[in-house]
Amino acid sequence: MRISSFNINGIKARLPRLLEWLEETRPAVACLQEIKTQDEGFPAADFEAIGYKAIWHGQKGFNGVAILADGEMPREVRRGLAGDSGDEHSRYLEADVRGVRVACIYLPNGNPQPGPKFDYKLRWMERLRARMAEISAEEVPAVVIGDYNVIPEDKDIWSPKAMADDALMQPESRDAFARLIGDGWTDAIGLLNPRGGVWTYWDYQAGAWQRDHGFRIDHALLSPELADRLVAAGVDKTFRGREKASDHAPVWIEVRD
DNA sequence: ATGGCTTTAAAATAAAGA
Repeated sequence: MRISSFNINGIKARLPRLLEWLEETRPAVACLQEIKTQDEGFPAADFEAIGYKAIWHGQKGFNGVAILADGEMPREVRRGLAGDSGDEHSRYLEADVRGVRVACIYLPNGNPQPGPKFDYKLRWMERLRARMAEISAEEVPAVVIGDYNVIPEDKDIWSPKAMADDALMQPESRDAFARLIGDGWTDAIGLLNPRGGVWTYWDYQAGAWQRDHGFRIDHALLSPELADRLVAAGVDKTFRGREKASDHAPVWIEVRD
């Protein structure tokens, strides 16, 4: 059973790329981030036409997440994180599919730092940690997958110096990510690539893709119950090189049924 | 170099991303 995640950077601009990725890799579950559309603009019929049913949480202009499942409707468990009633951003959607709890996240970028956006990122990470602790307590097979906007270690970026002042690799961001691992969650792609050098994002600017100037910010964190079933994990890197590509590549895990 | 792209929203620029 393959569970994938793709920050698509605009579902309207990316729909042909997205449909061909689904048909070529055929994940059982596909989590999307940055759909950048209001709920009314979500192209559910296009996914239905190739056999996927979906739930989504949109927003005008930016953010927005969705969960697609092959041949069945994801059973929604949560939308949004508790802990901040004033938070209007669409960044969290959680559902059950085929006996697996799947949480699709688009963690705040946090730039510029320091500042209110960075404060929001760190608060959001604490709210996420609280929800993940609740899921842990349920002792179910679970994956929290998506765009974490955190570069976990220096080996996860082509040049630590180039992004030294960026919110994605500040000690506070890294510590918050490390706390999730400390709570018992397994970074599947990191675990299977211990030497690093694996990227999931390449900037549109300055020829970053052509120079392979990337970093790893899309992650899949597995509960112990699902980590026991992990077979493989990786990045669909070639999709970053296609015409009209997102700046992220899709990531995936393969788990035993 | 607070940017060298790209998307969305909306009518020319502005916000946001990472």
